Amino acid sequence: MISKKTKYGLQALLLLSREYGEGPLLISDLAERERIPKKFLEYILLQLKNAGVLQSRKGKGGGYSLAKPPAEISVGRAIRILEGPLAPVACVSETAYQRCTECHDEATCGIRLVMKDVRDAMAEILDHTTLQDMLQRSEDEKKKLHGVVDFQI
Amino acid sequence: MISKKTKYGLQALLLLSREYGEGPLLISDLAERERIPKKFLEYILLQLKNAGVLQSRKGKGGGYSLAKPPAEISVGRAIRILEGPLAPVACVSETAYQRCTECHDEATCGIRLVMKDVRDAMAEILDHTTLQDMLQRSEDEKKKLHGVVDFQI
DNA sequence: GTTTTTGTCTATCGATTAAATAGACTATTT
DNA sequence: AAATAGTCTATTTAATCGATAGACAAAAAC
Repeated sequence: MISKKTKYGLQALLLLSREYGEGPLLISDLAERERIPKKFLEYILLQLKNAGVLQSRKGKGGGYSLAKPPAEISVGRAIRILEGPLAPVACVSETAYQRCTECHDEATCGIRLVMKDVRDAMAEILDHTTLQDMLQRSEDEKKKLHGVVDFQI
Repeated sequence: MISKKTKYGLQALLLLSREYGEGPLLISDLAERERIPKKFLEYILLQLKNAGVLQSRKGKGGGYSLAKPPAEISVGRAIRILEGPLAPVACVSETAYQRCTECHDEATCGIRLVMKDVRDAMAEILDHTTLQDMLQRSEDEKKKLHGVVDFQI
């Protein structure tokens, strides 16, 4: 289960993607529109900025915006920043590997071999899905669900 | 990341699978062989028993054993008992669904659509991998790594 | 039928993390 | 200078994780 922090972060990124190119958004606007505690969101956006995913400007007309187009930011990237490694166990993480202290022989540990498959399956999806893809899927679903309307005269 | 509890539980299940059919194992033996704090392991095994995965006998000659053959217990089952739902967000869980309180429209939420794919990919692996499979993969890997030895005269 | 063995149950503890909040500070614009 | 808006540090509260203690219950052995 991902934390609220990560979920809030993804919600904010999605909104910033939707309005990409239309100038920065205020933290307070983002907080209100996504119903996220403002102070908590500040802290989340700051992390994303320090990781290079967002950029900010102070003063009037300031706020946050994506540092790169939505098609160039993967969901996996955002999750790793906010939540940590994707891997279910540290000994199969590509980005935060740590030797296993519990098992007898890491190379032949059955748990590790299965968890490696799980990690790879997750990474395959999350590293190849961008913010734009996620937005697109949402739009496609909206069309599909309310599609009937489009065919009415 | 899975908790130590889940990892300990899987280690214990793997050992019980390896010795399936040879009578029950003592908690204290399991704890010592897998280097797990005994009291913590008691609590883990009890949960697995209450969920029907393990069976136990008290008194001399007692201990824990699998309630079913290792080929009939999936890794996903064990993880759900010890760790909770596989799904990254509750609104895509098959076994512990909860309506999303944060997003505006669950049906078209982009985060949810992507996380559903992740959940399905994880479940595909974990629900189709049994304790026996996990054991087998470990054995195969041992043979592969130390295989050279087998070909020596 | 008492003793020994071994699992069961309840409670608790300390440490860490999650979620949220407060307030002073700094940069930018007007 | 004043207003705006992000930045940084600290703190709080509650929940969860990992682990431990001890009384209790059932089964077997003597």
